[in-house]
Amino acid sequence: MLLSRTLDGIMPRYRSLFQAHGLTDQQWRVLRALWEQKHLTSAEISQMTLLPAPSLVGILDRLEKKRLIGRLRSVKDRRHVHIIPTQAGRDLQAHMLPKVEQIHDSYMQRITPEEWDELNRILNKMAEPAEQRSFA
Amino acid sequence: MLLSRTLDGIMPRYRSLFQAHGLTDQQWRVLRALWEQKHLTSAEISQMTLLPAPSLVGILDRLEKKRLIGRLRSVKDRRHVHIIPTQAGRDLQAHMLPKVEQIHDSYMQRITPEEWDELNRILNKMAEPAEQRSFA
DNA sequence: GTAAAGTAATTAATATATTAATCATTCATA
DNA sequence: TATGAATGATTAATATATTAATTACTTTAC
Repeated sequence: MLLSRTLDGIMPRYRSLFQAHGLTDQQWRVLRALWEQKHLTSAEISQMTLLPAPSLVGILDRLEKKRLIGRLRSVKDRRHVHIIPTQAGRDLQAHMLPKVEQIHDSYMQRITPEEWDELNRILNKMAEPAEQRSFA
Repeated sequence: MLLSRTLDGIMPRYRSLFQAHGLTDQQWRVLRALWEQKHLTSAEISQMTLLPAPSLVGILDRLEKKRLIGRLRSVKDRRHVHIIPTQAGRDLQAHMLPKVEQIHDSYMQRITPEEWDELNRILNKMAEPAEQRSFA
């Protein structure tokens, strides 16, 4: 509940930026993942963005329809599909990235670096898979 | 991302319990909200559970179809709909609540009470609405 | 008392999440 | 090398989220 509430508090600011550019959160995450890489497979994007593969299909469909990415089936292994940003996609990335980071920074300024580390530590502690304990 | 990953790490254990009883996360949250109260309106449930009102309609539909809750339109103000757990709903609540709390406790044991307070403090600090700062 | 403004629940349209199943392709191995 | 196991992407079915619009009903202001 606490985590959901925090996300609900944080996301709207990002979302309004994304919407201003006709994107959803998830669509941006995909585009963002392609920032550093020239191309990625669906599975790689899924891992990087935490978006489930079946959801990704539709997300990529819509990005493709907006001419922001292209799909290219690999020749070496025809099961793979490479996702490649179009020029328009790259332009949008370049335009949005600083604004997204600006929002990110404004949130990071609310807490100290020590608090950030502490936050990471505690949350990882909670989420890490349960060790095989003796009573299990 | 950090928050999402934590949620992804934590939710599965709850979810498998809910699924074992034929419920979704959200459906349980509604049922859980009705634990302390005999009846609530849709709006009240929405506030307590953080479920958006339009989503709630379908969630309540499905809970009603499973005969776990009933809808009762208020006589005093016929815009309100009171949600009331059925006997089967109460039984399910009573059956599941201890199990849910058991999972909750197992997560709370991973961190100290101090860490929990710290977590609350930091997350609230991040999520709290931006104060009107001078440069705004 | 009536029209206008407000409120609670709902519907509609679109985008995702979740789980299981499918389809095509590749790999491993007898 | 044919065949069954594994893999990557996709489809299918159901449940939610999000935003805007609608409906029914109340309250307010005149």
